[in-house]
Amino acid sequence: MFQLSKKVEYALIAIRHMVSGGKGKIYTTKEIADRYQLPYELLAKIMQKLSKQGFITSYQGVNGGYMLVHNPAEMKVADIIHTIEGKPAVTIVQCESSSLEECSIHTTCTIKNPLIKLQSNLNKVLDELTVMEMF
Amino acid sequence: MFQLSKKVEYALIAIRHMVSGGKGKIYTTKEIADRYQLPYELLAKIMQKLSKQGFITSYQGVNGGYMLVHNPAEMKVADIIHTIEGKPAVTIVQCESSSLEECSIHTTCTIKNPLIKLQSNLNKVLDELTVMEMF
DNA sequence: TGGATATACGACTATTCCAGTCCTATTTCA
DNA sequence: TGAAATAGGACTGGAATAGTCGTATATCCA
Repeated sequence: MFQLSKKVEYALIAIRHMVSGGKGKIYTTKEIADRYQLPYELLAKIMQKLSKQGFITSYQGVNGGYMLVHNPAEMKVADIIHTIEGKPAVTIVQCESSSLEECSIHTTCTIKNPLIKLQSNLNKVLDELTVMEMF
Repeated sequence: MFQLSKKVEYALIAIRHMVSGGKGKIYTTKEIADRYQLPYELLAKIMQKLSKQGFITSYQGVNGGYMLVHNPAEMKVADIIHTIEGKPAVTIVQCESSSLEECSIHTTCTIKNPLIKLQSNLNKVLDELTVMEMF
């Protein structure tokens, strides 16, 4: 139920790798995929997303790769999840996401409002965890 | 990523319904399914699981149904999830579950240990939430 | 005692999501 | 100009989820 997807795992592994190697260094996707035996194409897409979102900067062409932008303490795991998954890390109730109309049982659903508190509690835990803590 | 399954949603709706109606009353699956427009057969299986686990007691035959056993404050949402899903609510890292051998990248995986703490934090949040809080 | 109503439960189907792959384009350097 | 890198869309296979179907069993009561 509450489990990280492979994509997020790979993203965390990659970022952690880049952090541990120093901030000014450029890393290629291939290098990281080889090092941790991750599927190259999948990792490539993950790196693209991280880059688009500004966690890392990309350099194309020969000798290109990715470079870390932020300090570990500035990268929240919640934001990384959001970036990779394309939606907030925690959306506890399925009908929560959007307008009430989209939930077929919204008129009779009794659990939505009470669970909002759970959602915010989970969010708090994820917001407090930065890449810094992963060492 | 962190979202309740339909089954768990239905379980919570059903339990909340039974709580709000009083403890000594018997409710049928059909009654609850109709009230909240939930698929009957699916809800039936959920009720069976809740019954097997002792959250509710079942009465077969005519005039049968289910009756609440515990007080709202005694029912942890985490336990309900575990019952319905058949596994702990939080298993944050996929390779975490069992012996290290089963994780293909365990020798190089750098994120597992740091995330154990996240797991316990999430567990704490879920353990503190009882059905009582859902009102 | 038989029919109606309820739970019990296994098997099956459909759909959605996830992980991974494939292919092509673009950028950059030497 | 060719090699090495990112960029990104399209596709596939498999697993998990949601939902359905069929049958057995228990119980009540007319």
